[in-house]
Formats: sequence, C-alpha cells, structure tokens
Amino acid sequence: MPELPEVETVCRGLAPVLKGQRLQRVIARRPDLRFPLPDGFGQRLTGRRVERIARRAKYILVHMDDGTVLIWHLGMSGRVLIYTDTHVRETPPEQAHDHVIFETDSDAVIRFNDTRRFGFMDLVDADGLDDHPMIARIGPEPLEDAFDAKALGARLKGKRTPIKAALLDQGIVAGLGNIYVSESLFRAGISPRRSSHTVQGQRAQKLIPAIKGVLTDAIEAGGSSLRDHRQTNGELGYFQHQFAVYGKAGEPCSNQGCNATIQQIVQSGRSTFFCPRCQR
DNA sequence: CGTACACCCTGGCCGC
DNA sequence: TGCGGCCAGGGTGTAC
Repeated sequence: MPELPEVETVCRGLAPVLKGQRLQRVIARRPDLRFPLPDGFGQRLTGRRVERIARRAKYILVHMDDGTVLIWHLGMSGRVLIYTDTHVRETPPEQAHDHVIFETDSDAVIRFNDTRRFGFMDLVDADGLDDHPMIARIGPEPLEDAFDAKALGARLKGKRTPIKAALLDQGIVAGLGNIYVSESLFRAGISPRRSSHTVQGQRAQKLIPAIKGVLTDAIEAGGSSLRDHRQTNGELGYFQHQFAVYGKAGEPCSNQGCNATIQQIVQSGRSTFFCPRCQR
C-alpha cells in the first residue's frame, strides 16, 4: 500500500517507540528481502541508539547514534507492526513474512512483515546517504515549499510522456504512487493522458495544490488512524481512505453536477482511473 | 529520450 | 475443490 502518506504515517508511529531508544536485538529471519541484507546487518544495529526517524520519498530513514542510517523501503506489501509493553502483555506469535524484528531496551517489539518481499533494507553512513543509488536521483519532496508550479513545470518541460507516467517517476517528484497520481490529476482536472510538456502555467498552478492537498489529506487520515491504533497496538500506516477515482471504475464522478462514469485505463502497465469529463 | 515489457515475489479472487 | 489466469499501492533493467 505504501505511498508517501502511508510511509509518513509509519514514520510518525515509529518515532515515539524508537527515538532515543537502544536496539537490544535485531533479528533478520532470512538473509534477503528484495536484495540481500548487508553483511552483519543485525550486529551493526544491535546496541545502537536511535537518534531520529526521517522520510525521503517512500523511504524510511532511521538515524543511529554512530552515524549509521537504516534505509528502509516497504515495497508493495510491507507492513510495520508495533507491540509495546511486552513485559506486561504477551507478544503475539510471529507471523509468516515477519522478516525483520527489532527489540528495544524499553520492551517494544517492531516487526517488518512483507509478503511479496519487494521491500528492502540497507545500511549506509550518514555522509553517504544522498549518494545512495536508490536515493540519489529522487526529485523534490512535494510537500516542501520549493515544490511549486515553476519547479514542476521546469521538470516537465519538453517531456512527451503522459503526465500520469511523469508523476509516477520519482525523479520528477518524490513519493507519489499509482493511487495518489490518479487522485491528484482528478483534483487538478488534468487528463492522465495529457502530454507532460503541456502541464505548464495554469495547469501546473492547479496541479501543485492538488498534489499537496491529496497528500496532506491522506496524512491527516493516517494521523487519526494512529490515534486509534494506539489503544489496540499493531499495524501502522494502514487506514481507510476515501478515494475520489482510484478503484472507482464504472461509478459516477463525484464532482457536483457531473454524472460521467469513472474510466479505468492502463498506462505503462498500471491502472489509471479518471473522469473523462472533468479531466482534460 | 520514450514506451513497452519482463522481472523480483506471494496471495487473493474469479471463472471454469 | 482444484487449477489456471489475472490482478495488486514499487522500482529496476532491457530491448526497441
């Protein structure tokens, strides 16, 4: 599930459990996720104190007290489960696909469960973080002020690829995935088929707040889910979304006065949902 | 440079 | 009840 808002929600849920805590045990239950885990993965993290949790695009970055950074990508099916007060409460048995387990010195257990194993983890020195091959070519963070119509327009200039594909490209803008691209284009009234280079001026002006709004709304929804989850414990970052177009093929457009039917098409091998009347 | 695909992996769902 | 095919929210690499 994880796109930027879900990863952000996971980071916010992890911070109170991990920040300032020491990792007492780190267990990799298999040697590889999508890629082999780095040599000495568990040993290199054991005994480290977590200084802070950050996010870049869809990557969780866990900064340790010795300058090591855990780069953590959830892939398609990655989930983070948190159990606190394990000295009082029974920890549930490990599940299939619980691949990596962190235990802190304050009796918290964090499990990374990833069925499809498209997720991965790597360790890098903080100095080399920006040069990491998976991080180096990522574009601007969409929620930063610097991401404006001018910046987006510049990156789309001359591109003939459909705007759907461009927004999915992490080098153009960071953190959007298949769902929020459809949602953003709907909110902006821009057809997913539109050639990227034509998204300039007015259209770019409209797309920026659409992207920011879609993402902040989803992060807000994730925040409420975190508050709900605090009582029950467990899975982080998964919450009920209200999508306007994603997964709504055949349903009427939700825009006032528009009764057109939401269409589903395939672009670069992935589903796109849009309103053919509202999006041009 | 762009597009189209294959690939990594597992599981749920649908139709037969 | 079983099985094959298709689908899934990510990202890389290849051929054309």
